[in-house]
Amino acid sequence: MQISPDALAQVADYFKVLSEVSRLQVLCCLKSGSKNVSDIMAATGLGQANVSKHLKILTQAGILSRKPSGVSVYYEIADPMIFELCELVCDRLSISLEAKQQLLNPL
Amino acid sequence: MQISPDALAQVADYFKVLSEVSRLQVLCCLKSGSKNVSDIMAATGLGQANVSKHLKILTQAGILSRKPSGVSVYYEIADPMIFELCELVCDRLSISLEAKQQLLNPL
DNA sequence: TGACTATATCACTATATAGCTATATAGTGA
DNA sequence: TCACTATATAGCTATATAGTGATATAGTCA
Repeated sequence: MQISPDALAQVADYFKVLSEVSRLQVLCCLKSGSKNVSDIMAATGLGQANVSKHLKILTQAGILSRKPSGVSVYYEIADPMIFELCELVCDRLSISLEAKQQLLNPL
Repeated sequence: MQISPDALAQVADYFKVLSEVSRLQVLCCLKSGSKNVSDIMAATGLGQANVSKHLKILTQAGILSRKPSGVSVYYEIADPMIFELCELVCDRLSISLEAKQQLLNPL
């Protein structure tokens, strides 16, 4: 093993942050720009406590930044690299989907 | 929401496959080439049943390919794109680590 | 065929966490 | 100060899954 399990654990933790639908929903709705918690709740349909928890996780991972403004708190994408990650995965998923369709076509 | 939760679920599932240290260990030890299950067990230190389960998950995700050969089964990376993903994450992690060190330095 | 080895699967336990409700905290205006 | 709203946190339940030991399956050679 050339790479230590500790280093891999950090990578795994990062992927884990991105492995929940609710958090991807939050990221998608922030792609167009900064929003406060209420906006995010409305856009995603998630409960308030739940959104707050996910925002904390995303912020601690360095993916979002947190900007209190008066009584509300605005969140925005701090690391647009995540969209590169998502696009790579999306491309791969659509390619494998096409391959499956190719297999089904002759039937 | 422009992107359906179903589509996001597929992306989330893909990231989930990559969010476990044991599976990343398997991928790392296959980076240098095809190996059978026993080799992978030896390289990672994981138990046989556990390795087998992880190999199944990685194969079903389209990340590994499975090639039986006699009494043993060889697995290899089917989708090198995953290493691009890992490198993007690693770069980001090392950047944020440097930032933390910058904060600690003055103290 | 039977003995042996390699891999896969089953059944189980322990752990992690998403989502919920209730509560706490913080900012704003009367 | 108090009342009100926005956000965060605590405590809980239900679910998912990593890891393990036992067992099943499959290939090989005597």
